[in-house]
Amino acid sequence: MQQEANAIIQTLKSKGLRVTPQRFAVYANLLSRTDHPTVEQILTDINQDFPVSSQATIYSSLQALREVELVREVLFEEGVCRYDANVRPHHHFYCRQCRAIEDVAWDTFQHLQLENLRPGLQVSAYEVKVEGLCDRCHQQTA
Amino acid sequence: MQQEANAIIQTLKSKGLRVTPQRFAVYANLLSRTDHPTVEQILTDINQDFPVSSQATIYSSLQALREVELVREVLFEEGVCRYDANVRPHHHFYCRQCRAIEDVAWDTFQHLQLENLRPGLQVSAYEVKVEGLCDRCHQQTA
DNA sequence: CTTTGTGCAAACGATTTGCAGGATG
DNA sequence: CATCCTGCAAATCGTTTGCACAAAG
Repeated sequence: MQQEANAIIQTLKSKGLRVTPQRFAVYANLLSRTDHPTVEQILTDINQDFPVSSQATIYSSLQALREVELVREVLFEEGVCRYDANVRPHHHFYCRQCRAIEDVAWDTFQHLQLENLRPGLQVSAYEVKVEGLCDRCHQQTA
Repeated sequence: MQQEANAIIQTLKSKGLRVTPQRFAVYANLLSRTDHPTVEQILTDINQDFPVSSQATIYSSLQALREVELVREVLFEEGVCRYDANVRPHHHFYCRQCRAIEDVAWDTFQHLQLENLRPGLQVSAYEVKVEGLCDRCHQQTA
């Protein structure tokens, strides 16, 4: 635990970010979960025991974390932005029922033939977005 | 032209939608372009010569069109939703500079191995999202 | 101490909604 | 002529911003 906390602090510092309790809490929270929470979910979670941060500060912390590429946003449904502290390349699966978003390992799919794209397009990033029902929701439906 | 108009009217009717000038205009507009416009862009475009529809009606037309699966929404940037009348499976390319979204043919990539996903996930749809610079923007930067 | 972050509340912008009048089938 | 759509304006909701105070390095 203490180890992890130090590691997080070092990561933030190494990116040139000032370490504040709010930023620490936001980043630690994102690292500890895999469900790609919304701002509101992060807010509720880190303030559960005692107040740590306000909503506006979470937005600003997330913006800072995104600028140094420790955090990414993920879009699946209109209107809400969700966040991910896994910044290595990977794909996503979205459950239409429970709205969970889970990571899909990069090597799940074989190499995509980007060279088949029309000439002239310069690719910076790509990912496969998969939608459907997760095991839990699928069983309930059946 | 008249042919196309009739075809559009038939399509709307066949989906059980009432044909109104507003719905017709929205759907015809989406069919005529490949740039995946926002609501505001559709509004401006169809009202260019004389007023055809209000903003609220465009939202409601789009919702009706989505419910019968004649139109899809496409998300690339947070905050705005964009629309696509191409409902056959395909992928997308997003230019980070000019924000154009263009369709990428389904057979650009070889069959994706969905069976490599973790067991239990039931897939309804998937697509590859590619981001980068389009040819025009790439040349300007270089 | 200088710089940057925080928190509140107000501002914003995209989307939704309620409702009265109007058009569609 | 019953049903559903349109348009307006107000409401909503996620996100952003301005600013005074506080904390970090």
